[in-house]
Amino acid sequence: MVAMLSGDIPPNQTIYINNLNEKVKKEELKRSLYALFSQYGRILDVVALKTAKLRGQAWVVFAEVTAASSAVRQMQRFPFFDKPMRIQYAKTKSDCVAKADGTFVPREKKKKQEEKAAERKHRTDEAQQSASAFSGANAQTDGVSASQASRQGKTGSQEPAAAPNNILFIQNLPHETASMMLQILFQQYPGFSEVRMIEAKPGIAFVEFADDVQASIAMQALQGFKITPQNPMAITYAKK
DNA sequence: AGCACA
Repeated sequence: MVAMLSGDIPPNQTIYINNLNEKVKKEELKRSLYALFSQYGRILDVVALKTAKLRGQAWVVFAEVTAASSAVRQMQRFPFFDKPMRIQYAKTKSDCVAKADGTFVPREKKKKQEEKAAERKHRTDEAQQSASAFSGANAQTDGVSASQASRQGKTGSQEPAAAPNNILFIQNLPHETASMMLQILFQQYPGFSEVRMIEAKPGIAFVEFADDVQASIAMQALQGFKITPQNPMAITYAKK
């Protein structure tokens, strides 16, 4: 009999992740999960709570089950904030999916302290609302990878392009971007060596690879990648 | 280890 590494949970468009680093703050955790997993398809929601029962765990809700399947397979044990992620399918349907389904029924857990204000007929695009509830939105069409997502990011520089080399220069980052988040994105590509950011210059970073070929592969993969909807990464080679 | 929707 073959051991089922990911348990016997049937495929679900939501993945359940544990063994997450509990020291990471909730908002950074959600943003990083969003950025990391949006390469597999459109994400409808990311849920993470820091209660005693739920810290170290998160749910990422994809628009498509196929995206969730790729994520379960390919990101298994991915080193995320220094800990290997454990990924399974979620056991139950996410609320944001049920809401889009029309099958959502509020749970009875909380007493009647709920105002009926929530009865308001929200527009049916709850998915979009939850996606923008946190500050990341690589609003890609399904099946389109991050690498193919909007390349229209302008560098705004009239400098001649630097010759290909092993150091990438990243511009147009949201000012709150943490270097660990960039490391998580770039370390997926072979030859990754380090991220450097300069306190006095928010919005830019340098990412070093072992050689220029490996740098160029990462550049092409992440060119235009949106950490937030307003921030498609503009990647060029660093001036040496 | 721990499967929620603050």
